[in-house]
Amino acid sequence: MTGLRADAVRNRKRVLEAARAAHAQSGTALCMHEVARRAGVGVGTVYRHFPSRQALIDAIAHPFFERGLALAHAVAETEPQGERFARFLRGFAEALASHGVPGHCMWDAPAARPVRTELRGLVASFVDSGRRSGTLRADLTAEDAFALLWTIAMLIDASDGRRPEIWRRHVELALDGLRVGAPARLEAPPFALGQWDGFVHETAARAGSGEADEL
Amino acid sequence: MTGLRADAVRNRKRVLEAARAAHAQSGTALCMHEVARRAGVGVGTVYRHFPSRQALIDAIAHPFFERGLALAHAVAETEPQGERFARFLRGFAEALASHGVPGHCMWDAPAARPVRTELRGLVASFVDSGRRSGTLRADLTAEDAFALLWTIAMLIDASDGRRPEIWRRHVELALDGLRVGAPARLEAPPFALGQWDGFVHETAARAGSGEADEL
DNA sequence: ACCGAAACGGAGTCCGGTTCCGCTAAGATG
DNA sequence: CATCTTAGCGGAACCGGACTCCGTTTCGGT
Repeated sequence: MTGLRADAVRNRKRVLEAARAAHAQSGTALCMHEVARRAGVGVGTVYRHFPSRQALIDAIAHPFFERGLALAHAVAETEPQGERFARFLRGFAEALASHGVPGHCMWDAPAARPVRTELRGLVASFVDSGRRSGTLRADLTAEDAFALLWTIAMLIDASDGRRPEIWRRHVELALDGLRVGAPARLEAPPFALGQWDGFVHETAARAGSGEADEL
Repeated sequence: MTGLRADAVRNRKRVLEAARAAHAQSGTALCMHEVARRAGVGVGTVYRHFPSRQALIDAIAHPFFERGLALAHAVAETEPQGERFARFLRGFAEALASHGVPGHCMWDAPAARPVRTELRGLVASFVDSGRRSGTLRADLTAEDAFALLWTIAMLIDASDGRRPEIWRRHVELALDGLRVGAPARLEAPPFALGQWDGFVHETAARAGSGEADEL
């Protein structure tokens, strides 16, 4: 008894499916009319189920939130205390990269707030475990860890599938830096300087003539 | 001899001024009609001087790029080899935070490419100096450093003026982690857990923010 | 079969970026 | 100063996309 009529349920599913497809193509720039067309419904229907574009995107991102939480719980239950934060961070990064959800949804969306809250609690516990077991530096806070999580999500977003070495190295470097004692040596980087351009995608936006005026 | 007519010069300045004001209020969401109105000119005039919204934003951000470069050069000339990267990173972060430019302009804008290139060269030299003088870990690459610069810019953007402690700690933590040997102890954090929500601003309901990320 | 309510669809509104083109006036020339 | 050329101006118009409104359709209970 969802209270929804049969056709409503069907349409909702179709819309979500269409939205996922559109999202795969255009990312968060997906167009509502386009989604409606793909789903074979009117725009009005799309809006009845998802009151705004953002809500629709949130809905698409939702499975990823679930996955993140599941990961955190798994880590909390099975990983050794000292390694929890590291394992979680790596797993989260990989999940984010493979799921293709814009990580910023996770932080932007009001809808994701409960998830964030729960996640924060878990991350805090990881940090705590790590500190207590002496693997993480004693002055690390849950807030610091969360900020790191955020920046890494952004970096992965921006990389958009290209050159995962960059964010993987970033993750390892960061984890290493939070560890107590001498850092492990990372293997030699498999790329040379000068490849940054094009990593973070330019907004294209043609034009950009080298305007050079001041004040 | 700019080749520009006197009124054109005047209008260009007015537009830029209006754009700065608008930007201060609405950030990169500034509206072209609004800018034109404030400047007391027609939209057409705005577009003659800045062929697109992005170009206008680039123009606003330009002084910041200059500032970043100037900082980098100053650091390169006056700071001790081992401290260059750290000093630059801190200075850059503070400049970004105080200037109010969305840091992502720096990476998005095609117009900023020359700046990025030069900056990358300088950062590479800082990393190099640091490694050679034994303060930075030997396996750190310029690419890593640039990625860090990027993530910190994003973090500062997202903070939008609130709670600078968060990104300041992040900077110190990161720098500490890149250093050779045991990390220094950071002073106790001046805030408690649970303050993350609201730090990264939620995109709220608002609508077509038209972000540029994808899948 | 009938009816009320839930859903639907899509034309219409609003908004904001960008374009187009007829008009204005800067400034060069005589 | 009068005249002409044309850079530069203004803003109506266009366009695409989010979101709304409301008359119509369909579900599902009786």
